[in-house]
Amino acid sequence: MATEPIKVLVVDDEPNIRDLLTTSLKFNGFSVYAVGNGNDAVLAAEKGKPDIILLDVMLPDQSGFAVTKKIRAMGIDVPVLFLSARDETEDKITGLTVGGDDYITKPFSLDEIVARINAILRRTQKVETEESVLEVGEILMNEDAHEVFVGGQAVEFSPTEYKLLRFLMTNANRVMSKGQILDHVWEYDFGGEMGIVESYVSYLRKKLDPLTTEPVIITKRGVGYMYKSSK
Amino acid sequence: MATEPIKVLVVDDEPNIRDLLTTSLKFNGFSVYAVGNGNDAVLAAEKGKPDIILLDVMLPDQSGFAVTKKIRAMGIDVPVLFLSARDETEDKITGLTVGGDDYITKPFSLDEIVARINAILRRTQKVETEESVLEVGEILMNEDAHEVFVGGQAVEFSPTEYKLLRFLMTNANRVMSKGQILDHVWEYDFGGEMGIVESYVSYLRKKLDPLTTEPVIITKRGVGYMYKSSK
DNA sequence: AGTGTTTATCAGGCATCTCTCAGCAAACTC
DNA sequence: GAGTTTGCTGAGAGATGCCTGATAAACACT
Repeated sequence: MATEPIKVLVVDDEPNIRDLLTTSLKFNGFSVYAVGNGNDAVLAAEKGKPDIILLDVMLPDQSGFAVTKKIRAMGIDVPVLFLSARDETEDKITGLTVGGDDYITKPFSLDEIVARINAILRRTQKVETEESVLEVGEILMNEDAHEVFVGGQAVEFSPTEYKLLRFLMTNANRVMSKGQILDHVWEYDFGGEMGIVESYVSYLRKKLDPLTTEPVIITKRGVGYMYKSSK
Repeated sequence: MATEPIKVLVVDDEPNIRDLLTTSLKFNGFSVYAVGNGNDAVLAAEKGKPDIILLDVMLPDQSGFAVTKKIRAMGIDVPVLFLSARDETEDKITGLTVGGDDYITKPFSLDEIVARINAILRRTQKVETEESVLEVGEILMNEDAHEVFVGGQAVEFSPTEYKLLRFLMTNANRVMSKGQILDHVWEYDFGGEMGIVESYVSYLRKKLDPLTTEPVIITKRGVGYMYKSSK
């Protein structure tokens, strides 16, 4: 586990987004370097040899596509995860998911970013050890197929339910506060109340509890929730 | 599996096309070298000993046919997949596609390029291991004959339906987003909406579902589609 | 030129999902 | 044990995503 950390280059002109991504990715064990424009991105890609680039398609000096071309032209064959606003996406996505590349729309959730980065690294063989299957306790989650098995039984989940479950599973046996959950599972511009977390935990329990020998999501009153597995 | 990678020489004067092909082919496991004109192509063919050449017929300095002749004159017997604009007369090309050669019109789809390369390599014996038959679950696809059998029953598909089915089958048990599908199955300059994917999935299901014991194309709401086979 | 096929768009309908709220239950405080 | 806080969950409104039939244009093959 103490191998070289994965290097991520973050490129976005909005300082808020940059900080958000930097903090979150560092916390997830990545080594992060962030810049705010295309020129710096090209330079950083050349010098820093990142394993993956998080690249906003709308930059002040040039488009993310231009940046990608310049980087590739230098013979640097690094996968790119594009970030784009929801409305500019639909028509311009053509060609973006070629090779190891992928794209994600703003506003995104931090958990989703991490999941997608891992998916890309898995596909591009940068990481051999990573498995697309996440198994904790009685629950098995196949990320590629977006399928979940609880005690061997396939269970369907809505996108948000799925993300919440994945977040709790990846942080198994650790209490996560509702605030943390909201910050990681919901899109970063979510303006609602924390009650939504309670609702979704309830949805999860309704589907999970009938199939597990003991409750998997524990409430730590006044603190948060925890996915529990006796290992 | 750890055999020598297939070497592909890409020759096209448009940098966009070059990048697109390079990225896509590399991701599909090929070793790629790309040049932008006929002279460099001849040199690269001599030094690089490619297993196959992707050759644009309209190059700035000389025609793709001239390039082919020079290469063959040097005793290098490499198959060529010609790329030509749709309006360039097809009969001219047809006469020149000797041996294992083939041609494909621009704009092409990336999935089609890979399929054609594999078909040529199969025919020219460069690769013995490759099979022309793709069988996943209850569906069997014979690439050479362009035939599909669903539960032993022959079914006809339109070109786009066929390509979509092949793409889903080659990525069985993995959810593919509509964006990914569009990027790989449709021509690279397709400017339409993702709704077209929904339509074609609907067409496929109408033909497949009556002949399979259970639905083969699964919708993962908010994520994409998946060809499912219980293995 | 004529016919049938294929591609692509669109809109209506439908199912699901998201989020909020309110009443109830459980747990903690004193 | 009474009061207070915190969490649980059913109900429901509105939004979203997906499916499919209708349709028109492009194309292919006589």
